[in-house]
Amino acid sequence: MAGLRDFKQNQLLAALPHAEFQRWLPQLELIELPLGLVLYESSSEEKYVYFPTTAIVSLLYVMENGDSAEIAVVGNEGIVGISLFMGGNSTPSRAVVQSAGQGFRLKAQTMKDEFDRAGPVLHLLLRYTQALITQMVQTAVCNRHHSLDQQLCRWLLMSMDRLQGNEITMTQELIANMLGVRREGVTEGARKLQKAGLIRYARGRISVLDRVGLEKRSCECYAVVRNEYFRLLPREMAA
Amino acid sequence: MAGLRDFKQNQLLAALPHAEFQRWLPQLELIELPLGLVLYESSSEEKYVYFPTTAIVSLLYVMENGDSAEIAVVGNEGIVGISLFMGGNSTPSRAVVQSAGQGFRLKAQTMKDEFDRAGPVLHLLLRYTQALITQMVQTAVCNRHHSLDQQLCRWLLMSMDRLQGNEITMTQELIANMLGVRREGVTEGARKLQKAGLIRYARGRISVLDRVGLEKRSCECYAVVRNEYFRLLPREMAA
DNA sequence: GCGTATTGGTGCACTACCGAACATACAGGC
DNA sequence: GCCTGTATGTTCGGTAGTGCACCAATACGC
Repeated sequence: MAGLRDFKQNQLLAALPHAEFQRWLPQLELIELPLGLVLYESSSEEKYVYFPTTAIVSLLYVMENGDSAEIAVVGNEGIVGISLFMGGNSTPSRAVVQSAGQGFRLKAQTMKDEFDRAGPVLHLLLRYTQALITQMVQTAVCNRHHSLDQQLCRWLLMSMDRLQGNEITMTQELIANMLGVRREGVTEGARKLQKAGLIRYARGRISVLDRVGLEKRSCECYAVVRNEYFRLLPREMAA
Repeated sequence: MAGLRDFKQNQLLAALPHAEFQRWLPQLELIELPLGLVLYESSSEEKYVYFPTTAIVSLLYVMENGDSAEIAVVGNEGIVGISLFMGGNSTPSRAVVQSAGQGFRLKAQTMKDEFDRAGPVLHLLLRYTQALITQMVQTAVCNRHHSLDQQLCRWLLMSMDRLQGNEITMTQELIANMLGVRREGVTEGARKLQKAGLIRYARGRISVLDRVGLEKRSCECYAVVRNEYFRLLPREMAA
């Protein structure tokens, strides 16, 4: 059985007013989110919303030819499945667990009912959605203008923000899929970062040694997104 | 004085239930939207929301070094200023008139009050916002994976969907700014399209001769976005 | 402790796009 | 009809990233 501390690990759940939180509590199911689990598929109806606690979920668009691109990342600061309350019930993208962990889920209908009460929950969720939009926008900008090296730094930082500790379990191949680039490009970028003493990695395990150094090498996109999350959401992101 | 037909040119206004529409009517101001007018600036508070009728507005992100990238386009199918009801009151992007025309505006507070009634207007606006999100996501994907030529086709098609007639008044230089690429690249792409008989252009005036041909040369992004707008919004987009 | 699958490293030819410089051509004011 | 500014065309060297092929090193199952 999940304890109060577990729930509060997700910052949206933690920010719920007392009354709402009490009402949700019995409906929230703690679940395991193993690497690679697909929470929802492109254009198929979403049955649950998810509140990651220790897991990280990627929103990906998968093209007709199979190539993919990460659109945004959701960790313990957010919720997966905004289309349920936005009204579409689905999106043309896929949600995949990028870093294994846990989270809570809530039935779609329960979520909709809560949203339709039009209380503080509605405003909280919409402000989160605006932050998420900023992340998506910045992904677009970054894809247009910034180098693979810069994007790699941004990606590592965003993952770090959503994990405890300074270690990321992720192969270069998977990172390449997320960024929508060649694996060799990631290898090359990672090699440079290791040489510069910013990270250390081996066989799917990356340790960040110098966070500030990564921020310096990253493009402005990271900071822009981070600042918007701070501005729009009630608590700071776990850093 | 604006007549009923003018209001109904914007599809969100046209989709309002009778009661809402009557309430909004006296508050809606018809305004001219000349090319280049900045409706709101990055991170500054938005004072109005805008409902374009014949104008097209670009949402742009402008980088620290001055380079820019178009994030989305809003025409008579939509509304400019979603951050007002999403709760942030501003975004890190800029809204600029990309094609001159007219539109209506509504004071920020009026918009918020209407939204907070939590009636059908709220759901309409959120569904529109989800469609806009799809456009942003697809911009990110397109920036990552598709060629300049494909993006140019997509851009022309999206502009056409929001204009009456088959002529676009826009220099290659401006298109390049929107797409975040070099002017020469646009020249090259446009030359190919002209050679193929799909468009004709001269000094800031582009005529689309073969819409279907453009769709064939465009990437899947155009269709994905278009289908989502159809799915999520009450009326079809003016095509 | 051995073999096999996974992960990461490297080289190479190729392409799309960039940045800059410069050439042309048309439009509109006078 | 000339002049000037704006719009478009062309070239050239440079670079970042691709696709492919292959190798090297480590982890893990047996």
